[in-house]
Amino acid sequence: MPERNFFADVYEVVRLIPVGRVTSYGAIAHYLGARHGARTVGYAMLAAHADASVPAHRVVNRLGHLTGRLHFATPTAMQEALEAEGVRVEEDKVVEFGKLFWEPGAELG
DNA sequence: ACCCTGACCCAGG
DNA sequence: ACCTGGGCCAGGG
Repeated sequence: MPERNFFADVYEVVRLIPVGRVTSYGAIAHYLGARHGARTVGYAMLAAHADASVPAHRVVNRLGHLTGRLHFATPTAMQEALEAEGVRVEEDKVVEFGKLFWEPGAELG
């Protein structure tokens, strides 16, 4: 099988985030291995702009802040995508982030 | 093959 | 509460 790079692994994890839930760059980095920094996950998300199969709007920073919103088609697209799934956003921040937070791998079985 | 750039996070002073 | 430094991958010119 093809050799997988870190970006591909990140995309795979992001695709597993349930609708209406969110996770953070750092959580994904930690799940894939402590040797990778959260920043690298940010790089991966930036490069994912072309891949519509990756629900990038479900990835926010450790505080629940919509750090990547300016990289979407419009400045409000990320918030709109989240609200369409029932996730409330106020001041560019996910409301009840702690409750909606999805730990990568924790609910896989 | 070098140089640049870019959605983060933690520890320490 | 503020700032600083260290870790870190992949694509394009």
